[in-house]
Amino acid sequence: MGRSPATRRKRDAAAPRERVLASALRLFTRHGYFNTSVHDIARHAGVSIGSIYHHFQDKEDIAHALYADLLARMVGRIEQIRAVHTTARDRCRTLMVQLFRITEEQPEAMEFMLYAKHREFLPSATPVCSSKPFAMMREMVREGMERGEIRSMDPMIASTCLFGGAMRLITARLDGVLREPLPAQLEAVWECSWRAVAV
Amino acid sequence: MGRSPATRRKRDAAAPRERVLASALRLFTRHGYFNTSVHDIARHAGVSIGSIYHHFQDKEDIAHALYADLLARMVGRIEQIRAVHTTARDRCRTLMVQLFRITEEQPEAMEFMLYAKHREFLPSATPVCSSKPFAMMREMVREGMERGEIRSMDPMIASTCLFGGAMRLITARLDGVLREPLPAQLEAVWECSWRAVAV
DNA sequence: GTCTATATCATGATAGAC
DNA sequence: GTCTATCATGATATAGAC
Repeated sequence: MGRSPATRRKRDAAAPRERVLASALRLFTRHGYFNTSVHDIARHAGVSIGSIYHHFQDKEDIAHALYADLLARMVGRIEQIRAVHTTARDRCRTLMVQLFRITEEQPEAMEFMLYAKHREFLPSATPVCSSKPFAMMREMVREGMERGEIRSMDPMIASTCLFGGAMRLITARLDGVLREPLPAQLEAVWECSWRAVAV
Repeated sequence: MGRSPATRRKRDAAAPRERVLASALRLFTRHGYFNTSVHDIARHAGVSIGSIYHHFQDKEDIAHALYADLLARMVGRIEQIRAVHTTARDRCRTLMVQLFRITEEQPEAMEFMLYAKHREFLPSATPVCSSKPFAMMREMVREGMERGEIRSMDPMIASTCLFGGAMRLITARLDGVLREPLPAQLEAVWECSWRAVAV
């Protein structure tokens, strides 16, 4: 019986595809997409150029797969939050908590999702702001208006104002401008954010 | 008597240096820094490669000069606002008005200043968030706290929350996600933003 | 499926005439 | 100061053995 992917993963730490994506995430965020060559990725991942081009169509395809993976994981998290919490306040606050935590624990993932100029190297990609996670955030806010928790206004404006402060703080943290970890700032930020849109 | 720069500017529309910077701004924001070659800039500006390398040290130097010019112009605007208005509320509101207007009238300038990943091609550049304009915004907010207009908290948090919504909306507009011009949204955004931090 | 070796091409930057 | 012509480098992507 041949080695299944699962068996292989146990032996070699990870399948080539995953190793490549992990290396790409690190190198793209550290040095930028255009400052990272496919050779760099191959070396860092410990695989050959040939293997990379067997698993991926081209360099752009690596970035695309990475982006899709990260967004899908984010969508899963938001669905989870929707399932557990019922009020818009609880949902949005929990999301902010998680965004802050992810920024601390997986800054590279956050940076690539949020802060990369995808249009420069992913012509096909939708801008982040109109991606699914952001659409789900807007939907949460819209429901909050129907429930009477949030003032009535354009949901786009409301969700931007509700999460804008947190988002800018996340980019500041990723830029190294903020020294303290984000979770320590949560109460202050949430207080401001909720005041902005609450009835 | 030889042609002075001023005379020349009148004849040829603009000096080579300015033509290059204008072309670079357009091409960098349209296609990205790394998707724009020096040849592209030369062609677009109607000057030769040799001329570009006479006026600028290298490609990075073009981006650097552009960035410095735009930031300096922005600093001038903020100083002007500080001179004309006295309360934090008036100052911040006027700044938001201007940010929205600049986004509509000079979207490329706004995009390059705010939304470009400068660290990818300007290793020496400070992150935008810690650049002078942002520092001046924080200072405005801090003074607002002393005057009792703004709740007492970390000025970094306050200014991020106050301008975060507007900033995110600007990036959404630059991404083409927002169809309506920003000034039409001003009242709604300002209402949210000021509530976030006001006493 | 993985590897090495290589083809092809575009780019940043320079040389040197005018 | 401006130009044309050219160099040198390093990138993406492919070919083909194993």
